[in-house]
Amino acid sequence: MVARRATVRDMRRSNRAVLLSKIYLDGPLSRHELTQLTALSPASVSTLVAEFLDEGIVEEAGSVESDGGRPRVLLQVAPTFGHVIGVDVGETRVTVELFDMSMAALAKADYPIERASLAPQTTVKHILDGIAAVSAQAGVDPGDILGVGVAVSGVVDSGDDGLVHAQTLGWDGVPLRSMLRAGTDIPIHIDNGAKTLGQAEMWFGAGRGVQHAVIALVGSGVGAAVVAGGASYRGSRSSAGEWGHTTIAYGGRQCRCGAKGCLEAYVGAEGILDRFRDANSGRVAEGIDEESAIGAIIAAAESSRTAEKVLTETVGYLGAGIATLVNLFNPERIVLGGWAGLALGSRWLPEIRAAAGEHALRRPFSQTEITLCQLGPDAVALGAATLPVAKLLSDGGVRAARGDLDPVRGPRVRLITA
Amino acid sequence: MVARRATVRDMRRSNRAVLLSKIYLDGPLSRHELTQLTALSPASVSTLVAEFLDEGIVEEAGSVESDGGRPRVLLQVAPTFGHVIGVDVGETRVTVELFDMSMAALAKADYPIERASLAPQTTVKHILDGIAAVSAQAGVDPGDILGVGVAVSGVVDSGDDGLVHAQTLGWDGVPLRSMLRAGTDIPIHIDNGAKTLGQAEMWFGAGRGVQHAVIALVGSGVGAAVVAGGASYRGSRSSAGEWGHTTIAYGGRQCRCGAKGCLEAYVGAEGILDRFRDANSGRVAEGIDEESAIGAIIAAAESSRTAEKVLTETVGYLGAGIATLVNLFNPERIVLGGWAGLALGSRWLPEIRAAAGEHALRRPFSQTEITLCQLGPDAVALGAATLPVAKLLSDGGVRAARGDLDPVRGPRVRLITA
DNA sequence: AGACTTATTTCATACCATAAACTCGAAGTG
DNA sequence: CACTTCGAGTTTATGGTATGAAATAAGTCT
Repeated sequence: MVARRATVRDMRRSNRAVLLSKIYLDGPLSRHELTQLTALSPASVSTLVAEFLDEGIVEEAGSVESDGGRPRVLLQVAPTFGHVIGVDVGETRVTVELFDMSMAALAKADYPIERASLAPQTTVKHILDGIAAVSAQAGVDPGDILGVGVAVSGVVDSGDDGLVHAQTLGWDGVPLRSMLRAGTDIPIHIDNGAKTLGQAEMWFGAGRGVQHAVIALVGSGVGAAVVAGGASYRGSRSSAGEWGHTTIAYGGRQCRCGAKGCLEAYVGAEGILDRFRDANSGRVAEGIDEESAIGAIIAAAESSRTAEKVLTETVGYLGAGIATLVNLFNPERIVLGGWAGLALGSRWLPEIRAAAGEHALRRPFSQTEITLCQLGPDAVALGAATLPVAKLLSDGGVRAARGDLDPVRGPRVRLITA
Repeated sequence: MVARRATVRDMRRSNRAVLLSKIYLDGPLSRHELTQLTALSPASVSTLVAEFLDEGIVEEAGSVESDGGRPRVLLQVAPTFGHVIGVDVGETRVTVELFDMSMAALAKADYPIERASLAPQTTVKHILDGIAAVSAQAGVDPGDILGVGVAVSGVVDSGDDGLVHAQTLGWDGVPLRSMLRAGTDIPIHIDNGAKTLGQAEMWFGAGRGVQHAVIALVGSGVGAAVVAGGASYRGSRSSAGEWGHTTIAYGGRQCRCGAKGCLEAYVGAEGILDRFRDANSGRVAEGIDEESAIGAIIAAAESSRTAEKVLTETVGYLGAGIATLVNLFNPERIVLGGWAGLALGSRWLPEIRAAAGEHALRRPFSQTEITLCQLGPDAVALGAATLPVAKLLSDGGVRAARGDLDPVRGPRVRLITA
């Protein structure tokens, strides 16, 4: 319904993209298997693979013995075809990490940040320094870097400036992409941290093999990455999936967003601590960070009735929140993550499932698995690094142009040589 | 990422679909305008339009005077190219309606139904009788009917049998499509009634011109039709958009679905009446249907503090429910409908907007319009009738084969003649 | 009547996926 | 060891496709 017009070149790019994605995500595969998986003819697979080999993006990876026929030659995306960088702009640090095409981490740089001094300029400097540092550290020519993916904890407009709106950082409309472009000509991709983590789980973690999933993240904040039909669901302005501020208890606890009764006010770390404080006559472990405090409450669940009660309630609220996702998005799988989500989930997953089942409609609930994230919170940078890879795959393996803005629209200018 | 392989024929079909959809949805348009709107070259537009004219699916519709050049010839989809039938299987009646391609209603048949006797067989008989009746009534050759769209109030599996699961009808896995196919060879399309109503609003009502929208329906039940990127969002098993049973008040009122605190238990017609009963010491108008009862409460809002209080609360809950849609789906527009939704909305839309604003995140809320449905509840059959039209458009104007199952997969068999 | 303007069509061209025929590399077979 | 069989991959001829450039159509304006 929204399909764009297609030219004969689009067809080529599209088929290259299909083929390359299969090789990357499900490889190593033989040409023969590829014909079956992509529905392309053997002739086309042969031609396209020959192009890929020629360009160096795909390489042979051994072969499979046959029982009486020519052996199959396996193909994979060449890990050394290029490198990508993933950046995680967190609230306490900027992490920059360099990967090869197989997403093996080759170098890492960390820039701790003074709370409340996360000026955009400082962040940009850290990112640019980090790019230089990890490139040097791994001995990679910057010209060999396909792209940089940046994950921020806020909403990222899809426009050209890469406008970032991040309440927790105090950013409102920071043109992060433009700012970075002034310091490097490597293509920049920016996205929300929850979405990049979701992307990482989809490719390499608990989301593998599924087309519709919601990665539900519970930490200090509460958010979700929605994947529909294999692609990130962004809504009209890329802010879809703001799960934490759905109303779960009308007229209930005050949330930091200003509203009352948000899910985050109940199952976010602060919400849990607040409720524990309320239930425990104001007494709560002081002087330690949120993560340790939550850990302490969880540890106390065996012995303390108060802790147990608060966490049981938390499980209930979380289940109801998950039920909302099930009812509205009808995913095949819900992947629970975030540090608090994992802490709760690794101990009470069956109870969370049961609570979700009580609040969700039977049919969609029975069609939804609920599992835990597999990659841990460091995967934000990994997920960010998948952004340039995803771009490369969807472009059919054609490197993005350097320095420039997005590719020229309209007819391509043809150079006339002699 | 999920793109299928493409052949040159796919390209043709895709471009035909793009062009035909534009002509249908935004026509009449000239060839020249079409080249700009579709990004196709003038040459291609010319060729494809010539094909359409030849096939009779598109016709000329006058021309536009020029100020000094050749006048543009306007094109539109020929209203008489074919006919479509829309069926609304409601809880009290089966409505069958016949339209031409311009969605002008040409004939209608109604089959009232005894409550609680909605056996699938009876329904099928009503539908088949209705098809015959409206065809005869309008003097349309059944062979000239492109397809029948059927709207049911339940979940419809996307599989080949058209399995319908409708709790309110007591249907669990009724193979409606297979059953209908035994009685007619006209292609059958089945979908959920909320989704067909949403489709009607998107094409002809309050959803025009928007790519991301949620049509929020409040009646006896509460549901939503989600449109993302111009297409219906279905989730993995077509049950996405079950808005009515999202938890809005944890631990709150008992809902007929079995859970507690569902939105439907507060803003659904029954929920409103129950809450009014509770607030009014058990007194409520008896012996009249739900719709009149709600109307009576709304009428009493001016004079009765109880009615006013209940409805103000309703507006609050509804706003919170809408906020959940805004936060999770980030649509451009929310269209409020359903008989109760319209009754509330036509009187308290500003208050509903305000309540939604209190519960939604500022940014996505500011990017979302909230409006009312324009078509009324009869549009369910109209929306159902758009299903075969949508199929025709996405196939680029190639009629679906009669009688058979879905088109053969794999290589087409070629007949060898002489 | 001629100049000009804008819409549409025609035609030569480049590009594409594909079927069918063919080659390649191994295991079996007498 | 020749020869067959089998399955994987490649080459080639072909028909289908959109497109740019040039031509044509159909008006207005002076």
